[in-house]
Amino acid sequence: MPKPPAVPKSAAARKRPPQRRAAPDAALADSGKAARSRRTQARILDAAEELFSHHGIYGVSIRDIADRAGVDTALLHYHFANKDGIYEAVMLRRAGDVNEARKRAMDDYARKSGGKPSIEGIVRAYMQPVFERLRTGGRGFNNYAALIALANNSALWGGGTVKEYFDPAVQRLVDLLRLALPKAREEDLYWGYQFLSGALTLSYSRNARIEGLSHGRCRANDYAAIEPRLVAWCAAGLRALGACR
Amino acid sequence: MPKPPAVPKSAAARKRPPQRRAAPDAALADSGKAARSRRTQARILDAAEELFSHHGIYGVSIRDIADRAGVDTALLHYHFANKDGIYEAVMLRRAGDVNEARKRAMDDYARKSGGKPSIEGIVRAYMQPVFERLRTGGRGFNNYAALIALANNSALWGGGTVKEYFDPAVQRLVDLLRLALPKAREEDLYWGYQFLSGALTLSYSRNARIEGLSHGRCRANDYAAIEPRLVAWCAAGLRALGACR
DNA sequence: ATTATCTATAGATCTATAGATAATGC
DNA sequence: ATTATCTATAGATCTATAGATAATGC
Repeated sequence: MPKPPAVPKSAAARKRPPQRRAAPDAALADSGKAARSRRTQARILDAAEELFSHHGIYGVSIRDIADRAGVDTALLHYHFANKDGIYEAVMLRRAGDVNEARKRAMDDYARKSGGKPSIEGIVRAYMQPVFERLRTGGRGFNNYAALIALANNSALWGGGTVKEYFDPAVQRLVDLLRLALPKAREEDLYWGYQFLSGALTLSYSRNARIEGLSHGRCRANDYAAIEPRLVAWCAAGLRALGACR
Repeated sequence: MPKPPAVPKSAAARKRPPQRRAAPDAALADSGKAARSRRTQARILDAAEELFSHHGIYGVSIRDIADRAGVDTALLHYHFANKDGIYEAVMLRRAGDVNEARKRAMDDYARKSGGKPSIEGIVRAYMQPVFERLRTGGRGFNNYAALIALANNSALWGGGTVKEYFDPAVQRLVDLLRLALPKAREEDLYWGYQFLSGALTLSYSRNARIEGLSHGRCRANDYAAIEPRLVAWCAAGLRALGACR
């Protein structure tokens, strides 16, 4: 976080204690050189994910990440070439899992509902994998989600390969909605997705404004409260959009 | 944008031509030292607004802003002390105007509708001043809106004094919604605002993802298409939230 | 022999300030 | 006399790489 360098780091403070090659942890079943490398990379990505999600990609320096991961900056260049490489690796690490789960959930629901899926059912299936991971995926997934929210409201989104993971799940969502809302205009289905997406991402962003506004009645991370309300909200909105032609 | 220093700026390239004190523009009615100072500050804020909205506060250096404004970095420190000072000045410059307009629009609508405001009417009144400025306020306001969208999905929001401008308009909105939805739970009014806010800010963010997803059917800045749809969407959602107790 | 990691450092860039200078205001 | 602006520069920080070293793999 090169930002408000709280205390301008003096050359002395900057100096990390010389790092001794940590002895390979014998207790770890998954030992060996390759495994150790993978664990190091994961530590680097965990650190980057956390820092990026709080400060954005330009609010974090390679050294910040290295310090938090407990390694030298040179190692980050070795594994990921440069900062963009780290950012992309962070974005991609969880992209496949969550979007495969979305497609699976929508496919399952489509099958289960026969030819008559409900809007609520479709929206719920699309969102459920994310909310599930927000509740049970620990700090890592919550950091990732906040980072996605940040990217979603910026010009950064289209940049990388992320959309190749996210877009197919969205298209599957729109395809199902088209079935359930046969009278809706094609463009309204996409506007509907856009509004849904905005409300969803704000819900797992780092913005906790609602807590102050509501005088503590709502907690920003109360996903048990958010999920059913957001499903109801989006379903009603989609129905209104689909009807007003 | 200190990021991908496209071409690493050499010391030579960095050197700006020595800046001669531009002769005061005699054609300008608004001359005089103070006026000139105000115009310079406005140029600096315009540059900062544009750059911040594209790259975020940490993706822009003071020198980037100075270069775009055509002044030296020392002048930015003279007028705004430091980068945070510039950022806050940018955020506050248009905050009063748009939120006063919101409150006025809601007050006018409340009066006009007697004791029976409709959800659509309330939501429209809240959003209208923003959409109006997006359409007619030129590049400056569009940059500002994109910056607000960026801040809204990050941890930066609460930081400054911005919320003192934005929060009262939100509370007025919630107060009117409470009248129109007497059966709604108090917390649902705030969740409703959160979802509305997410959909609204994404709509004026720099994310143009919808254009690709919809194969060109929707244009990200087509506010004439967005405004009525978003009003219908949010009204339906609020009604659903307010009813499901 | 190869791979993962650390040491040391070059070169660029950033923020911030001290001090000079030119215009305006009184 | 004051204010707005420019010149020059200090000091910190950033990214990236060359080269050394220690562990693993064959």
